[in-house]
Amino acid sequence: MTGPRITEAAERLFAVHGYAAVSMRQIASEVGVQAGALYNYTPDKQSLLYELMSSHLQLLMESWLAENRSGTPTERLKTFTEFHIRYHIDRPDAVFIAYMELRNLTPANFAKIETLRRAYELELEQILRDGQADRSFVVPDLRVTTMALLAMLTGVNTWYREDGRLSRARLESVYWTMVRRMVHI
Amino acid sequence: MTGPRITEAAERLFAVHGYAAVSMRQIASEVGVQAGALYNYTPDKQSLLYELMSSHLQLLMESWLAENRSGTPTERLKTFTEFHIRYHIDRPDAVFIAYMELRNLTPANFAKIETLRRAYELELEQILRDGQADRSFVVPDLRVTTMALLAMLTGVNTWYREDGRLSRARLESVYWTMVRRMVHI
DNA sequence: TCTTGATTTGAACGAATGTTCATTTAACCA
DNA sequence: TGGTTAAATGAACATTCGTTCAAATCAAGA
Repeated sequence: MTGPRITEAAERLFAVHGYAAVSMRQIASEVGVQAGALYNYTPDKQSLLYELMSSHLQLLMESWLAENRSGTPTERLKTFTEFHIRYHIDRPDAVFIAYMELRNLTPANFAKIETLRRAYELELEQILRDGQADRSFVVPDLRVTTMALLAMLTGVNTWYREDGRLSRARLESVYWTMVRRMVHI
Repeated sequence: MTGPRITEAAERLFAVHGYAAVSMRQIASEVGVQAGALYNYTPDKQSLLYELMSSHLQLLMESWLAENRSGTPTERLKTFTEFHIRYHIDRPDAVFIAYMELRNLTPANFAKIETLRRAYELELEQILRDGQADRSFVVPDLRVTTMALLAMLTGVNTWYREDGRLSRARLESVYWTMVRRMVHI
């Protein structure tokens, strides 16, 4: 019962203050427990970070694979764009941590996380590649375009606020317009 | 003589390990001095971070204002794109810190940094606004496009390596192609 | 060589860190 | 109710942290 609450507290605190700046005592206090009790649920602080990032990336990939990924490259790119935006504004803390705390992973954990991240990246890259092959897309450089698209889409998290000016549907539409233009002449 | 070397060591270490994970003793050791000696050059660790971010953003803005900022909106956007890419791949550590360590600033310092960052953002937004006004550009949402462009351009730092496949000139060209398409129908 | 002024050292400070563990408390079934 | 197991406490541990400061060292001009 307390396990998930620890994860949630760690996620929130890591997102706000950063992994290195958050103490086990702060996490415990957020859960309403003493620091020692946390160690019934996690072997150490590092595992808390790794589990957050790992489960985030796994859920991201599972959710993507559950989308309708059929159709023309253009349709698939639209699906990816809308999925990515939607997923990211729904889980801002997990996304933020996955971007900001890579350097606080142990080398072994970093390697595992990188593998997951790279697999997701390749999903987009493959769509672009297929679109290049059938001439739906014309991009100046496949790899750079992949990275540029991901940076652009993920960047939504740095400024989007749920109670802001734009609805989620409008946001997806705005981003799709920009993505679509980027890959066509 | 030691002042700049402290700044350089702090910049490198903060970029690699993060502000919170770097100790004054590590910085001192990098400079070849004991921790106490640092305090002849900085009042505290926080000032070290603030000065790094502040001088980076001020140099960024000064450098931009020194560019040729005349011409049509399209020409100005091209100048901005190439300048931004060039500046960012030349100073990866300063850029990285300015993005990652915002939350480790005191509230007062954060406010000052935000003002600088916002001023730079507005330079791009103004170019887009002018292009919208004279119908050079058609964008679905001015503010979102500004943020999306900045995220896309700044993202270059997460993957670009000086000894990589692409030259700086080629990189500027690839990014300009993508930016140009994004703001035209 | 002596003096003055600026730097650096190295020890010390109080506080905070992640983690452990014997002991206490709580939960639950017989 | 009594007995068993699981969970939480709270103190303790060895380190490390940012920062201070008297004392030692250094640089340079008289």
